[in-house]
Amino acid sequence: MEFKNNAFEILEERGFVMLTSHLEEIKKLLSDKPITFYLGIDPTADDLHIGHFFALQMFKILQDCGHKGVLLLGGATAMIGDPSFRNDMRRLITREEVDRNAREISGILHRFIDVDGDNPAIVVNNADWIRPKQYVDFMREVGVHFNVAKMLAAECYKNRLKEGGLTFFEMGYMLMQAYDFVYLNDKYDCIFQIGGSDQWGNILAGVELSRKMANKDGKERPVMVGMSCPLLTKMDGTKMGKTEKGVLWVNRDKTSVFDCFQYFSNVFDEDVERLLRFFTKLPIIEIIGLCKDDIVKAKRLMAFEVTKKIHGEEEALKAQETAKQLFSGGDATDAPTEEIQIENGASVVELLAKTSIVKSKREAREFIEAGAILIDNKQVASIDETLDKNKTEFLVKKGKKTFLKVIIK
RNA sequence: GGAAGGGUGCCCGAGUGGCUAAAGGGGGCGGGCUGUAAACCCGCUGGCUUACGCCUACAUAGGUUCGAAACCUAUCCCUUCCA
Repeated sequence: MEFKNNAFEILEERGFVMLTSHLEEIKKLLSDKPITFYLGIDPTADDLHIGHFFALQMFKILQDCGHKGVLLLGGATAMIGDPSFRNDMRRLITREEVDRNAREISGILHRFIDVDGDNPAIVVNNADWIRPKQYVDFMREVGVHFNVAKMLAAECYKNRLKEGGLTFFEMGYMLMQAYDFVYLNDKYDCIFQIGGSDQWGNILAGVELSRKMANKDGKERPVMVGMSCPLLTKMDGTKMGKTEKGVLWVNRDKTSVFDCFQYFSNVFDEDVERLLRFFTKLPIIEIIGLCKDDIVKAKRLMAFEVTKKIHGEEEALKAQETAKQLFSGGDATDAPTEEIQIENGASVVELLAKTSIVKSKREAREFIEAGAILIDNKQVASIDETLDKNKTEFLVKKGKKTFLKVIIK
């Protein structure tokens, strides 16, 4: 792969650079020659959410410039759970769960970063080197370099300290992540760590640890550096990626392509420009122009491009077409569909209750009374209304944005 | 280890024997206006039920009482002060 020396400029103009441990050093390292960098993801779930996807963009940009990427799955760290910026302790997950999650995640990584080809990412799991570590050895080697007073002063633990304290167990998290960086340096000559801004404390801990721990041959370590990207937030400051159904996942069986497309079609106007910067390769000037000229069009383009990046072009096109048809009052072959069994000529309430868009008959009535239910584009006027006996397929609309094609078996 | 205060619904927070499925706010959902956006206005917001109603819920477990989120006892957790 051809080396490109402008990785830092790209990251900067696309808005990925938030904090750096050594700004000048990083610029120099990234423009001199290919280096090895790493990004860590804790397998706390069997899927990636949009925040991971965002961090992986950064990974891909570096990779495309010819730098060598190490993707670390935190099979050890996930067993503790990062306490950074949390109010409470994370629910503990079992070793089996963590291992299964790690397998699932490594199976979908290829959609976002290169894992084959001429500059493939190295996928590693810190369970391999941290789980076998002996406690006393670890404390002597790594723990000795950590100052508790300094750790407690860190912004990322403030919530925990305010809300009732931090367990010793969780404080071990930072030691482990810091050690990962040093370990990856010994093994792969990794000298650059990237991550979300919530990871900044842990990234810095690794940078500092690298200065304190001699390398495996007793030689001095090269300068190791870190950088964080902003968190993917909306203009009101809240995190992006929460949908009506829960977290916005990247896997289509957890969050459908249509829902993904819809999510991005409905973001605030103010967020469109940033999202275009993050997730497309369009020149910045063009992006700014687009948003200024026609924000609605820019938003549509962005929703399509992001969906394409997550699910591929074919699926994104389908979702786009489906949305277009549904919102213009038509039917759509690819609309979200559910098959149910119901008596001929049953009431609308019964039909709704059998689908996933309402939870119970009571709720179905509530929606009908609020005028929120349309069947085949006709508003359901009363809770006593029954279905057309001659049809086996209905297009149900709940509210302005929820569509469901119901087929009666 | 001691003392005082506290734990209420998704979140914040009022409530100190019946009028409490629990004020008020936030969030969420639905309606109107728009552009499938925001802002704004209106409605809904523990679950099930056509309905009468039933079930579950004010940290946990017991108790007092016709009746408890509220009173008592024990347990757990948190906050502040002292050690």
